[in-house]
Amino acid sequence: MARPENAADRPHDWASRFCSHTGQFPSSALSSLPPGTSMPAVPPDPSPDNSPASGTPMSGTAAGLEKARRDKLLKIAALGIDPWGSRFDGAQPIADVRHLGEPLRRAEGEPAADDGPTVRVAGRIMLLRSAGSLVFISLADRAGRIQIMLGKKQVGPDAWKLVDCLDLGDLIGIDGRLGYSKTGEMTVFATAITFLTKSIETPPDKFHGLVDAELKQRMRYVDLIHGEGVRERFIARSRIVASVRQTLFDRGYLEVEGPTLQDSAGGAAARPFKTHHNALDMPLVLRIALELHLKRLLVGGMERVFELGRVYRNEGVSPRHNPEFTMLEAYEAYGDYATMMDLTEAIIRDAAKVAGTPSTVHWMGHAIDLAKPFRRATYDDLLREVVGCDPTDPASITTAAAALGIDTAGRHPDVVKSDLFEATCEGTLSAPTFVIDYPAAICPLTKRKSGQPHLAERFELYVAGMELANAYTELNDPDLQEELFRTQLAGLASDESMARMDTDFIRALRHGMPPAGGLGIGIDRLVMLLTQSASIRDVILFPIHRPQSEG
RNA sequence: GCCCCGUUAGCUCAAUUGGUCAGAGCAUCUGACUCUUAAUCAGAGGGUUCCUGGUUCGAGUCCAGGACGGGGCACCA
Repeated sequence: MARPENAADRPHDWASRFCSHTGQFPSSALSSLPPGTSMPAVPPDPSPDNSPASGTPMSGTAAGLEKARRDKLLKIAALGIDPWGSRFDGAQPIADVRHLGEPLRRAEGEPAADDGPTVRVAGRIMLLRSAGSLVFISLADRAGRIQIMLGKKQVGPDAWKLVDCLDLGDLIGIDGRLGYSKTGEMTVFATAITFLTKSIETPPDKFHGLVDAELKQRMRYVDLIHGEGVRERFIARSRIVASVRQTLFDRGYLEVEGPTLQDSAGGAAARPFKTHHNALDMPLVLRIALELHLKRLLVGGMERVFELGRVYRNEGVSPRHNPEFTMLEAYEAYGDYATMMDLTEAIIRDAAKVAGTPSTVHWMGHAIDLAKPFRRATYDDLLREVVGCDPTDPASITTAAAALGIDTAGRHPDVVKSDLFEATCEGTLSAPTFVIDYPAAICPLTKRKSGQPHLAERFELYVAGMELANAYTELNDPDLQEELFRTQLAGLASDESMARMDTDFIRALRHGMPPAGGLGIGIDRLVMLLTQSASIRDVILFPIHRPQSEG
């Protein structure tokens, strides 16, 4: 959609009401914008409601802060400039401009140099220092910051009226010569300024930014502007997600999208969110896992598929849990869980590279070496090592569990064993560790180990005591799968079990699902690790919150 | 759902045992300044101390209930 060439095409906007096409002073030779119509020789008196005198009783209140900015907005409009700006072509990324300026570097004490190449930049005013008829601005765009110098003589009296109306947080475009100030700071010496958008809200403390975790999350837009490393963290997240996709594409995987609205939430043990479809008048639940539909696609001949998307679990929030989170699941025909261990390591290593993660990550009090091959240890070996019990003897497990106050009465021995493992072993798994060969009874979707039907070919990857990935050799025997769906484990409530009958899934298996490895990775937790973030809410742009109370 | 902790100006933070304690910096406004760097200097204004009650001569401070957040537990293979 092209920008309107004539202000008359935009009868309702600010510029058309003030007889100018652009907000730029002066009409720079560099400008890619059409030349403006004649500017009023003397702009109308720029103060509809003249600036308050010293001591006006609201100059520091929230309303007073806003009024000061709105007064400047009206002054800008009175200058014939649209305070909400318009298309601005040809701005160079500030990071590129800085690169351009490096060879011109001058030491502090040398005379200022303002004769470098001509550049055009656009961004937000982060700092603004006025020294009378000279203003220094720190301008930030998506990937960098650079100092701008605006001089009254250099830009001319008309543009200077606009400079008087600038506030922290405003968006402007600058044309100028690249050079260095007297103190050796790389600087764009402005020859023209284009006003792009007024900011009506007061920015946070310019040194500390937002500190309050609640404000940072509710007003992420402010946190992204002012928070130290915040934008970089979410850029890293974007790159990690792209890298995960690329690693899978490189191995011949197809990305697919399964249904998020389902009539039964399968594939994991979690309570779903419930909703309702009006036209069909049917209850629906939001998905809690991607698994069962991706396996249907294995049956359909999509031999390597993955989905990277949101799942929803109606459970508590914690520094490691958000009710909606991003999950990767990948399935590879003719592979098994060992195949998926190799894939998991590749995904994490590739992602660490693009995220700029150091090879040794210091996170949550652990020093984690991501470069060396991840340890592989069996579930039973870890129990023997950490607890000192005999994992093959139910009596020994029960005794050890009871000693820790774990409820054992009437519960399946494998469920007790699972509780014991969580209570004792998980926290010890600091270095990346594939825990392999789980008790079969707690793995209703997993193939049993050949000749050892009490063990399931499953692994979970733990890093810093936190579960990061979960994978199995997929169960493809439809009769056994149906039986496991029917079996309710003793001691588990129905909504705590993942054994939920799905007859269509059984029918799919009856058509023949290839032997396969399947993998799930919690993307948010992976981003936490790779960006060394302590809370999942630091890597989710808009984590869940209760509504903000009124007044 | 349970336990502990927190909430003071737009933002970041002070305020002794309940007693001139409503304070600072940034931001805002006025003035000075053509090389500043969280600019500086001079001046001014800005408060429902989260809310509702209670105790007290007196509450930001103590008590009860509520709201929101942080941490832990439960939940979550």
